[in-house]
Amino acid sequence: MDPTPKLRMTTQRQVIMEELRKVKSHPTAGELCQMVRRRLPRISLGTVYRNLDILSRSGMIQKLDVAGQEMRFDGDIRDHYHLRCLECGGVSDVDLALLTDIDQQVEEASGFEVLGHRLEFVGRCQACRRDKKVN
Amino acid sequence: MDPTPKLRMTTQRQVIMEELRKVKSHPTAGELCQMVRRRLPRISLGTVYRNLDILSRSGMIQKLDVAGQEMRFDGDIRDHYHLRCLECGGVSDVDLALLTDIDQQVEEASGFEVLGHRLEFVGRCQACRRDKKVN
DNA sequence: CATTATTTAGGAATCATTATTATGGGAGAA
DNA sequence: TTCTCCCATAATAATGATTCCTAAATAATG
Repeated sequence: MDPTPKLRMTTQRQVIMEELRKVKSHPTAGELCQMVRRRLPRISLGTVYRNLDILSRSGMIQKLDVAGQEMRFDGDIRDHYHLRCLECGGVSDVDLALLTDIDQQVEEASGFEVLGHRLEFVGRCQACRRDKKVN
Repeated sequence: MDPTPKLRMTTQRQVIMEELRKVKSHPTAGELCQMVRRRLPRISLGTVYRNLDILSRSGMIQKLDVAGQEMRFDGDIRDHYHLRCLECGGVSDVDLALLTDIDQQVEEASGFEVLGHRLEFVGRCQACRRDKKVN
């Protein structure tokens, strides 16, 4: 019932959130752990995982279940789409208006109760296009 | 260069493809292994994984990198979208026309070279809606 | 058939993630 | 302040999906 029952703001939790919000990349738990360790050298990877989970559950950050094998995290909680570069593996934001009517459309066509959708693009980022080799 | 350089068709490979094409579900490697074992009881899970990879690379089946922790496979190689039921975890096909212009749209807006997109819906399937409890 | 390269079964290894457990620190009561 | 109590942490073990490894089996080819 209580939206934020007991969210003790520990140093670790604070720093994790700060570091995540600093960057526009969408780091994995491991990457973020490295970033946080510059300020808290003794932090455990398990602590990072647990706090990322808590923070995303409470709506303060976003957990991105993008394609690939590793979960990624986003300090920007606004709903938006992403683009993955196949070459460098990076994940960037896409400035595209949200598709608002397809959920309704699919719901009517399929008989499913559609709660949302996930759209992501794959391609090559500008940096990787620049140093294009013959491959 | 050669589109199908040397694709030896072994019994295992044949059966894996047949069993996958039989079903409309989108089984995981483990599930498919169980199915295949009804005909080839001694098949190894590693063999299933390797052949699913080979078959998808050669374009004979589709590897679905849908959200969640397990890879899923589709015998239908036509490009189409999917819907995941949050309750039972099943993955179904969605009968929705492909979004053809957004790739171009995103490419122009972002400067990325957009090669494609992945769209999937989340919701509750008809079966799970039927036995709706108060939860 | 005999040769040769590929494939298989089985198990070990890997990688991301989650669970476990003993320890430590903070908030509130006495 | 000092004592509890509870939650958080660090470190590590455990899990689960996937990949890798190796000797033995098997398909293609002549």
